[in-house]
Amino acid sequence: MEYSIGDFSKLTGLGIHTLRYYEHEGLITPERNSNNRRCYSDKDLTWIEFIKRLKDTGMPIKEIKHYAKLRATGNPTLFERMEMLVQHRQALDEQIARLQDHKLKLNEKIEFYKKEIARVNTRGTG
Amino acid sequence: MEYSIGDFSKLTGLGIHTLRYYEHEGLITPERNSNNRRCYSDKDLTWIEFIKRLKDTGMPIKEIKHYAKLRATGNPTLFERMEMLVQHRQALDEQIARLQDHKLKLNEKIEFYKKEIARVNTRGTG
DNA sequence: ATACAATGTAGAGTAAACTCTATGTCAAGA
DNA sequence: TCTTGACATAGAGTTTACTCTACATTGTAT
Repeated sequence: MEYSIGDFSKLTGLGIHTLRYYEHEGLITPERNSNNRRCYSDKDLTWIEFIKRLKDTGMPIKEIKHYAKLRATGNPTLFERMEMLVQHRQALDEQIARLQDHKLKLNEKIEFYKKEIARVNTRGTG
Repeated sequence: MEYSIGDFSKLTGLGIHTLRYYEHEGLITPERNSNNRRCYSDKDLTWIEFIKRLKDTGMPIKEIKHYAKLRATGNPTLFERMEMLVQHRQALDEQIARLQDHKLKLNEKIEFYKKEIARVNTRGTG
């Protein structure tokens, strides 16, 4: 299937402006039809979904751009791309560990509030 | 203990400019000495460490500011503060779940690269 | 034929969270 | 006394990632 920028925007949940911005930044390079309109493919869809994951895991546009450039070069960059992803996985693991620690502390804090609220509600009322 | 802004900066890992910015935004309000210098306390330290957790879990400054305001009001806002944290815990749970899903996909991608690299290295060499 | 909606480009504007600069004060050491 | 270093304020500048505006072009329904 091929998609206009409007359709692709709905499909991906990214705004039309954002898609053009991503193209400007070299993250994605859709085909063009005879009228110079962008034609996004299913391959573009898979690719943009992956970009969304990278973004959501905290990879900055600059780095995604570098990855995209390697990707466009083809096979000779397979290893370097894998290395990037391995490094990113490491960062992701650390991020998850940090968040889980934050969650513990947040739970403690909430427990503290529960007790404190109970205490305050009791004091002076009995 | 009391700390100058310089010491507090080293203690927290936040830049001096950032500390002043946080104060300007109402996140923290250290005492002042006779010379108008900021005097951070251990309570400020505990508080800023919590702020750092909120930030690291994606809470925007605006929201932290709101929390700080409630905190400054004291007991009457205990419940509202707890509610905020409960909501934030929910968001955090979702964030962790998303990241874990991303991690799975990233692992698949890395596996794919491993195989692809092996394939490319084999082809034409034997 | 014409109006309208979607698309194109180029470039300006926005929001968040810092980060830095200019300028001034003040206590302490050489 | 002079200088140095840490601190003060006010406000400008930076970075990232969009998001929007202005204006031109084109395919389609009336």
